[in-house]
Amino acid sequence: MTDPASPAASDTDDLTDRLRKAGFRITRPRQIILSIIASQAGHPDARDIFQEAVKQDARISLATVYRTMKLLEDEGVIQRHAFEGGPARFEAAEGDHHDHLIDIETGAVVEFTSERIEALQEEIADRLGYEIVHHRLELYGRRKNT
Amino acid sequence: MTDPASPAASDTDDLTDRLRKAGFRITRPRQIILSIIASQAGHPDARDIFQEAVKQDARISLATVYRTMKLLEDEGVIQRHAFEGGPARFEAAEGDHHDHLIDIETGAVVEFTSERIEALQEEIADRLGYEIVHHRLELYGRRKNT
DNA sequence: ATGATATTGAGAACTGTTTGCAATAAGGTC
DNA sequence: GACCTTATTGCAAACAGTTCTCAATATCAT
Repeated sequence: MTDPASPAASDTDDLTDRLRKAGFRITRPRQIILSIIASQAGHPDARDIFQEAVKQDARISLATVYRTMKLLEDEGVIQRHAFEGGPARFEAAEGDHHDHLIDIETGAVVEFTSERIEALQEEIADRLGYEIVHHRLELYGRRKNT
Repeated sequence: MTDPASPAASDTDDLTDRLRKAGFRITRPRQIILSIIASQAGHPDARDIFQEAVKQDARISLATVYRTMKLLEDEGVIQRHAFEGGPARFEAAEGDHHDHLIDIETGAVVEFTSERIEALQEEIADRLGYEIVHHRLELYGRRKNT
């Protein structure tokens, strides 16, 4: 079973293996949803994913999308973001942590990282007697007319 | 009108004047809600405020609480926070900006400020070609057993 | 006191999400 | 491949938080 030398057919195949090993059944809805979040670049919400999924199998339900997102979140496959005034949006968890800048005009999301901010957060929490479990840094702004 | 020397009778009275001058009617529900957010220390949600209000006037409705919170937010009297997985929570806007650390066990909110983080945020947004309209920094953590 | 109209209360409507349940279908076993 | 156990699905109803509709009421200028 453990065959690290074999070239991964695709990320999606890796994922299905991982999920199967975790005891989950790889159902048709799940395959479809996995392929969607693998291809989809941005930060789609449940409805976006549902609409894509329906194209591939008309009988998939929104409830299944939500259930699958929950499962994938628990498994660390995706991350859920609750930006202001809107539905939760999802993003493939590709290792690296990052924060978000949301364009308040278009809803577009720009990702960024800052070691220094991270460090300062730790410092602050520490000073207050807390250890950070997770955090959320969102900048809401509009594009400058340069 | 501008009379900075006169001792303010109370914050609430100042506020009602301000709102009246802005063209709003100072109704009983509004008076009650104002007094609640003036006294209430923490970060109550709409239901908390509603429950307090009902004690003073049993016929106040939750809808009115929501409407009033919206009004007060628009007027800059309060700030609305949407912490993870829960209803919006409100806080009197007392000038100074601050961020929040939320105790994931108790829901308690600790406020903090960091000039340095603020500065870094500006720097990042600037580099990305954006100007920050507002932002949100929330640390979710648990108390350290010192 | 009176009138114009902003505001209210009550409940329906709405959005986003979760859940109960019977029907379906994975995937291990023979 | 057929069979069986049980995880998973689809559907609809339930749910939480919030907003809206609309007739009734109350505020404030006159």
